[in-house]
Amino acid sequence: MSLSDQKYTVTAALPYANGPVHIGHLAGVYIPADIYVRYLRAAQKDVLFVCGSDEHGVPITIRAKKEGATPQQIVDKYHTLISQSFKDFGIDFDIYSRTSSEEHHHTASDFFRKLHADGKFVEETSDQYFDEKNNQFLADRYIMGTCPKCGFADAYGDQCESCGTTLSPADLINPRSMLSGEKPILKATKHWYLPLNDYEPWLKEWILEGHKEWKSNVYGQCKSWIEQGLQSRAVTRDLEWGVPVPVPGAEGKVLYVWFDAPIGYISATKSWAKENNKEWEPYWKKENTQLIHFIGKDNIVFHCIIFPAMLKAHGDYILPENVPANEFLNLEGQKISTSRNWAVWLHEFLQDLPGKEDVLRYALCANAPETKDNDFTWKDFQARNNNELVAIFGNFINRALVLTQKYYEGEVPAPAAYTEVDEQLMKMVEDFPTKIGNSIARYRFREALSFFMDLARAGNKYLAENEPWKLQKTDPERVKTIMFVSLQLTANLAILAEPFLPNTAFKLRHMLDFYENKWPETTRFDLLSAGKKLNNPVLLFEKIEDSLIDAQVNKLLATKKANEDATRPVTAPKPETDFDTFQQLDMRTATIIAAEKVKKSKKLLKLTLDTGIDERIVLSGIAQHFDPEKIIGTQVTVLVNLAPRKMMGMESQGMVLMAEDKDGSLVFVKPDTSISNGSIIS
RNA sequence: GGCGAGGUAGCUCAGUUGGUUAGAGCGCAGGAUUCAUAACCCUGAGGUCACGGGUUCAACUCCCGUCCUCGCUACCA
Repeated sequence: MSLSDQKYTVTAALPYANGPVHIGHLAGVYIPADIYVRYLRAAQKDVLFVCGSDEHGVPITIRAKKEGATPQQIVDKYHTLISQSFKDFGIDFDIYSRTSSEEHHHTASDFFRKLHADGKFVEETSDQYFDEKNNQFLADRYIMGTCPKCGFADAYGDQCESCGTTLSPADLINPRSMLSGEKPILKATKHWYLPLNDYEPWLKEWILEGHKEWKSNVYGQCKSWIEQGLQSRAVTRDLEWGVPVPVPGAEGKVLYVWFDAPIGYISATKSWAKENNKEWEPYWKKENTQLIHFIGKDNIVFHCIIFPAMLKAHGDYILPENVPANEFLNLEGQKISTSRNWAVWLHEFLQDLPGKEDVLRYALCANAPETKDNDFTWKDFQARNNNELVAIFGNFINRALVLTQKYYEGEVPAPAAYTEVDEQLMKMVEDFPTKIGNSIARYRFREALSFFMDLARAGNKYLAENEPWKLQKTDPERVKTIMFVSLQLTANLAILAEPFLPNTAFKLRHMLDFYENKWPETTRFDLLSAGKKLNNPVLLFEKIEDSLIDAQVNKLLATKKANEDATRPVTAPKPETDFDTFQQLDMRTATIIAAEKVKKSKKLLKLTLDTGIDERIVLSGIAQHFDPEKIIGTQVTVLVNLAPRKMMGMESQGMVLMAEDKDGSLVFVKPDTSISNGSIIS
């Protein structure tokens, strides 16, 4: 095997170790990356495929707390699950590592130290919420309070889970620490920042000028970020769980997860090198090595802007050659959601549909969200299997092999001279390996897969047109040539199937007793020599019956129902209050006399209310639920003595009471019959 | 709201720098066939390329505006 000097380092986004992997991850990242890597290997390239679990960050610590476990126990659990399911599914990483490993801690620390020593960071002190009782700074996720938008009492410091608004801790009303329940205080803390703005000119040149070939979604996103102006990003956090900041005066601080995670690609490479007695540096530091990051669209900024800036700041590393980010995959028309359990989990798929790994690979690749969000349905999965894998590919292989069994007891026949139709076929399929390879190299996996299927189609057509089953009675010599040609085609398919359908390729190779795996430049018709004995054919794919699909659909429907019924954990009752406190609230009936959308706001309506006492303006975040014109005249309940608050440059003088249903829809809390405005509610 | 990506046949999607009757797969209709997992093969129907303007001899492709979907982002009670 001759390897060229050119190396490829291929990374797949590190799955976050607080949940299992689902089909969205597979379609967006792991299947394309795996196909790419398998192709490169077949093309005799020196390629290293690395991945691992991303195990730091606040969500894991929260989950640990919730489950009464240590963060390490949480990540151990998911690391094991994810790693095993990737293995069973056939994603062929050279190494699947993890960021809680010692190797990673060393690597990330060294990386930070180097940047620190070279003066690449800016140190800044700012005020952050601090829990005095527990004597520690609070990550955004550790602070809860009332959402300033929807009034939800248990909103997190970074996001309100009720209305989905992104928040910062300072936005919360009545913030409280999730650790102690106490009100946190603002306290100064020092952090290290990577001044991304310093890298702007370089990024402009490197991406906007140098990488116009990147996918339009990726390029566009980068352009947007760069042109809007980049800001310093903190690379450290006040947290216990993570890689400790390796400089004096940083006790109780760890590297922020986005700083440490991408370094995981490097540490994984190092671990691999140690285990295999290889050198890691050529894969990261050699000028002509191609670094490729496979990711989902949510990760674009980290892999195209921040990580490259880190690598550039460090100075020793090569930069990504391409970052083929995919869009998102929906499931049966709805967004995949881990928290709502709306997903097809890989480990469950492997259990429920054993032996169907390649079918899933096929269905997800054929419908991969390469240019826009796509939808996965079980019906499509079934159709892809039955109409394409079974009917086109499997069928052609089966026809060729069964006829060979029937006529020649499984021996490859010796061909006579090729006729014009044979030559035509050979000519037509000649460049398929190159065509497929080029598509893969350009990250056009759907296209590549469809070319592959075209080759099987050509085989079916060839058989249909030459009708060997008829000729066998009249011209058996000619049939030998036809079958010889058909069998060569199956051998070509065996090689070309490997990146897409590795398990199937393996089965097919065994049937053909043919183990050549080098990616050819042209289709070859001398792969199986005359007289070679083939093994007994077995079916490559089986039809999928409705019952199997129905079971999966029902599983999802059950999830949906469970979501509708129970979901939204009934918010825990608030602490007891006293009558006097309640009496302080002045709630009145009022009538909406005017309503209009607030300009530049998606959610706000500006309501003019007749409260009986006065006429006043109240801003309410209900624009997505109500048509302003239709609510004029509606009588509502309003809290009139709430301190005014300014939003979007306007003052809101009160709050309209709303009740929110399980599905997130809002209704007015209103008197059930008309009553005079200003009536006191008590 | 700002920015990015997308809106093409019933469904899922291609359409590379503007150039002849806009493509594929599936689905559907018809035909042919029986080696093959009722699979394959052939033929056909089906699209005002989101909508409205504009540039051009020529626009799915370029420009402007509007609407819808998704993502990132945002002082939104």
